[in-house]
Amino acid sequence: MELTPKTKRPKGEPCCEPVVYPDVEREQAVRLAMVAKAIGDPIRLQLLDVLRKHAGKVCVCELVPLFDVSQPTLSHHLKKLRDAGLVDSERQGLWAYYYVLPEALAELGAWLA
Amino acid sequence: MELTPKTKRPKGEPCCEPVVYPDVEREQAVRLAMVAKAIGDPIRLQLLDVLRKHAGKVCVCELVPLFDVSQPTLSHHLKKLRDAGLVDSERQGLWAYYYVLPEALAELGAWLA
DNA sequence: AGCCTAAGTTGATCGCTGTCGATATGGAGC
DNA sequence: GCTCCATATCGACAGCGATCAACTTAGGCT
Repeated sequence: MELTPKTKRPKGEPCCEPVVYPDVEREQAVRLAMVAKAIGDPIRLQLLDVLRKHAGKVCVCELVPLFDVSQPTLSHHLKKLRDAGLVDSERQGLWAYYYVLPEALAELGAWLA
Repeated sequence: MELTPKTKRPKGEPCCEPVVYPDVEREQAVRLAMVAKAIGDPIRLQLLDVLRKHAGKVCVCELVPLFDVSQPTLSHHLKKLRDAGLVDSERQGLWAYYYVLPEALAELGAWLA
């Protein structure tokens, strides 16, 4: 995957002044992109929106009727959000309650600002 | 794609109070998710980071050596960013200069905050 | 003209993702 | 025990996405 070293620019007239090398961001970029990818679906974004606005734990049985997808599909989206560290869940008897973990969202928000 | 109406909840003991229906957000969620998906790749996120920090137009020939991908791949990423409305480009002779359009980023940032 | 060089496009590959139906898990209640 | 019900998981499918090599486009230069 090495880049071909075409950086010779022989004649003169460089196209622009050199850009700072963003190596400090490599690790952080992977984490931030993971979070952004998790938000990069309309259903998951709305799920986060509902969970955030409710500001408490929300039962899955209340989330499923809000979207035009099957229950397994919604469960899949919730798992994606949990794998990205954006939400967590808690079981109480038959029902499962989801809630937002604001940390990862805050980190992405900080980068955006 | 209709959801099976399993919302009968026959016995009693509702799992939680009903959640507000987020229909106002449907259209906006699609747009925001599109933006988030565009940021949801480490290379594109770093591209945006470099372009933002430079605060001016940056030549592609300066961007290519920063990443361990081929030039066509970087061109593909830049196209994705442009299609999402996050950047725009401008040709000057042989070179192409990219710059950030801060609007879409700001909208996502506003939603996060 | 002819060559070089920067950037974009094409075509192919391969892995990931969203979706569903079907099935499994596991608690509640009879 | 057995039966319902809520959620998760599995298997399969279609579509998208990241990547490369190869090629094309188009501007500068001699």
